[in-house]
Amino acid sequence: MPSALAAIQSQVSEAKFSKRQQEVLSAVLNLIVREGGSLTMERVAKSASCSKETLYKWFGDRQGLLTATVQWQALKVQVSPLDGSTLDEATLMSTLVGFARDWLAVLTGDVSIALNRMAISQAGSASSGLGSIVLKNGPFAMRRRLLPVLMLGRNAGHLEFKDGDEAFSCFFGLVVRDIQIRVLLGEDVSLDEAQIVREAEAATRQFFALYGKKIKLKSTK
Amino acid sequence: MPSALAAIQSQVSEAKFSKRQQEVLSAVLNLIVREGGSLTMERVAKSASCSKETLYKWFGDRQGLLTATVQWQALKVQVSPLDGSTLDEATLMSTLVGFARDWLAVLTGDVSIALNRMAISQAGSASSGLGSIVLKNGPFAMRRRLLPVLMLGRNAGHLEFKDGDEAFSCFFGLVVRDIQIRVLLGEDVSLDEAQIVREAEAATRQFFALYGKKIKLKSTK
DNA sequence: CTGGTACCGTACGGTACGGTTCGGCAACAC
DNA sequence: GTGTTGCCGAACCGTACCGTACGGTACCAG
Repeated sequence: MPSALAAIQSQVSEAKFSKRQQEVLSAVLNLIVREGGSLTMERVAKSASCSKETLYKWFGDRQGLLTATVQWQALKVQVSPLDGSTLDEATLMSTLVGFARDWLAVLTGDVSIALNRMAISQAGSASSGLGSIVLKNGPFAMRRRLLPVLMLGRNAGHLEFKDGDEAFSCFFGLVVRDIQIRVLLGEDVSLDEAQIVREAEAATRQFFALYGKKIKLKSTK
Repeated sequence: MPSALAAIQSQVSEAKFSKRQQEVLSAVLNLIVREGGSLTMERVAKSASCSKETLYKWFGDRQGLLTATVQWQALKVQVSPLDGSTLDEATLMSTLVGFARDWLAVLTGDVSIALNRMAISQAGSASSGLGSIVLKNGPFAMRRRLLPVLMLGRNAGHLEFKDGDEAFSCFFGLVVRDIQIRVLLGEDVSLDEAQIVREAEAATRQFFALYGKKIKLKSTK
């Protein structure tokens, strides 16, 4: 994670934002996490030690600053797609558990909560595109990463399903349950690492119970 | 629904808010649904044909007006708990399907979306209690209504689970999946009545596959 | 008729914030 | 030296909005 991810990050995002600009965006992100939606340009300028004029010159707009921040954060989170062309049942399961674990950790993290809150509060009025960005890097990204895995699992004969989207959707539900809506609404759902792992394993087990190849039932039927 | 619900509604909420006040709250709710979070006292006054002074006299505060609106809406949604002391498997299933159907219909409804957005956007800063109200009338209310049903189902021998909360949580996930977060983020998830019914039935079927009494597996093992 | 109460409509004060402008300063070009 | 550029800090402007206050009206009590 340390070098590879950092390499991707710098290579991709440096093309889009200069070093100094990234410092500003980082300050914005910290402010969003700490103070929630009440984010003023003046406080951003103060916190990043830059002038408001520069903010407007670089990002054009308050909205532009926010979307830039969200996009920049999205870049940092991007992960390389897995490669395996064949996978046995054990690695399939552990892959799914890994997905679930990462996802739960992200969901309950400060940054995700703050950004989702901001995007949701803007999704109502002024179709800001900010919601769609979070959407694209939230559920949609998970689906884009997970679907190939599920397909490989089906091709390898470990999974059975007609519709991949439906299978993904089910896995999502089993993992996330009501956790995300509760943290977004302000409940203090404190999950330590051990609990997250347990939840992830339970969800994966249930998913296999639903979509794993059912050898036993065929014999009884 | 028409007479019984209206009776409960008037009897409960009339004790808390006068007729005129409820008109005002209804106007507030309409504004929230239509215009999202950008809700000013002046527009409320204009829309409800009342003076701002009256608003402040009645509700004290902008925050007070919002919480009163949310509470009032919560009262309208309250449903009588089911009574059945014994239930066969068919009615258990249809009860669960009914729950799922209602829940999906509510989740994708304008009012729920608007109120959840508002509560979430306030949950970050200024612990307004508004989030906890929505929480109490959202996931928690569903759990409070559903847990007894699950317990009855277990007592009757149709379901098997250790932890009721965990079973509920799983049912929630199977029903809601990623739908709620997507609509909150602004995606247009249009579900007609038929689709909702299909989703509800599929989720219930999956729930029974996970927590229904497994007679077959015991024989094979 | 007089006083009181409850309410509407509107105008006002205060403040917060988005966005613009200006002075100053450092670095670099020539 | 004299521009020119890029940025910071701060002052400034217009506007939106919360909360309050005041005048006016309808209704009821005595």
